[in-house]
Amino acid sequence: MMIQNLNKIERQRRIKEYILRDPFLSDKKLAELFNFSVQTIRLDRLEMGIPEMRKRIIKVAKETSLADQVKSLKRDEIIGELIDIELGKSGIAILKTVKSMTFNRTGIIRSHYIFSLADSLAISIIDAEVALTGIARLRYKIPVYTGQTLVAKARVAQKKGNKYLVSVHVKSNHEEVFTGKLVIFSFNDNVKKKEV
Amino acid sequence: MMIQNLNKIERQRRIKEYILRDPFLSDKKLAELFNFSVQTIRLDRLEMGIPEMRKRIIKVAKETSLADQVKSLKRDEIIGELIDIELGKSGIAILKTVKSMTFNRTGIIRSHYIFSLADSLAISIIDAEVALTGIARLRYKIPVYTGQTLVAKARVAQKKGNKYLVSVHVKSNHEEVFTGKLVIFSFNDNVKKKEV
DNA sequence: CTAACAATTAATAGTTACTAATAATAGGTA
DNA sequence: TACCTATTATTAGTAACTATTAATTGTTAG
Repeated sequence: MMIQNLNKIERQRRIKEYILRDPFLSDKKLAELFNFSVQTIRLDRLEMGIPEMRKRIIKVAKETSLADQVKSLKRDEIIGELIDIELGKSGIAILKTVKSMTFNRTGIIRSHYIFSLADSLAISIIDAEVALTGIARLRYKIPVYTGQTLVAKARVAQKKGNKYLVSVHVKSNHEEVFTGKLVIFSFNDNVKKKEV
Repeated sequence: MMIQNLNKIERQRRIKEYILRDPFLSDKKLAELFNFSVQTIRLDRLEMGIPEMRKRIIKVAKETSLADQVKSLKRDEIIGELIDIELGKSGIAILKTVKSMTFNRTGIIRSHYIFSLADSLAISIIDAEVALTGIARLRYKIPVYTGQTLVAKARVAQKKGNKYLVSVHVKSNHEEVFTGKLVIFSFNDNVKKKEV
């Protein structure tokens, strides 16, 4: 009896694991997998309080419908869209701001989204395998609200060896909302060798 | 017959719409909604090649299981996890870096993720309704690679009226990878009145 | 006017994946 | 031996279907 009990507990633990990994498993399939009768599987599910397959699927489906809205932006949506670029010289990128970029109540776009736009653009225009931001000076001039479209212009102001000074200006409706000066270092595929 | 045909086409169009908006609608519920028999709804579905409710739910569930992996980070993952905070004074946040935060080949974390961590933390510790970053000076000291866990510490270094100077230090394995000085302005719910 | 046709509804049998309840069986234990 | 646990089987009932055949209603063309 002790031995059987152990087997039972172990089986239930594994059933739970299996279902967690694949909620689409029916009792029949589980019964085949574990070589026990469907009834035993059902009893196990009941004892563990695991709902039937159809309800599990519905749960997954509903979660993801919701998650879709909550979950945040794709990379492109964070860093904006490159619309013009002259490697080593200048570039322009656009970012349409959306609600999920804001502070909850105010509707003001969080500063790091604007930085992401500026920084990504600055790095994009560097003509090298790898470009890393070293130093940055940022100035947020006026708040940006949801729905506003941001236009970022970046220009290489100076270059000394592998050190670039890039200035970025972000405007919304021809009004400057942000400026930044970034020092960016370029490398040609040697940095990545560093230990992880 | 022409009139019925129109009705039929129109009904099918609407059924399609309803199902698209809510894949959890059974034939029975649709029948009640449209005041037609279940059989009619079934015929409509067949003619339009729309699968039964259970299969639609499975499809949604599977899509989302996949999307879960592909779709990018939750907001929390971008800004890290707040683990300690003393309002108006200091705070600590942690960010586990993952592959999707890197430049494709190098495995180096993109700078704006580190800024996001620092900036969000700095704003979090300001004791006010609304806090906006005004000026920032950032220094990226050594590259961060996927998998490294970042610990950010922020401290209010100075306060003059609604103007805060916050310094943030980000470390990985006790090694400083980033420092930043942020000037943040606090407001008490008057900024949000600005026109959108 | 009626046969034909479309649209709709009804009826029937079968499927999957269950719930819920009861009963039967095997094996160990006190 | 009587009891208990674990397992399996059986039966009745459910939701949400598929697939098929048949009946009903209304219109319309010849």
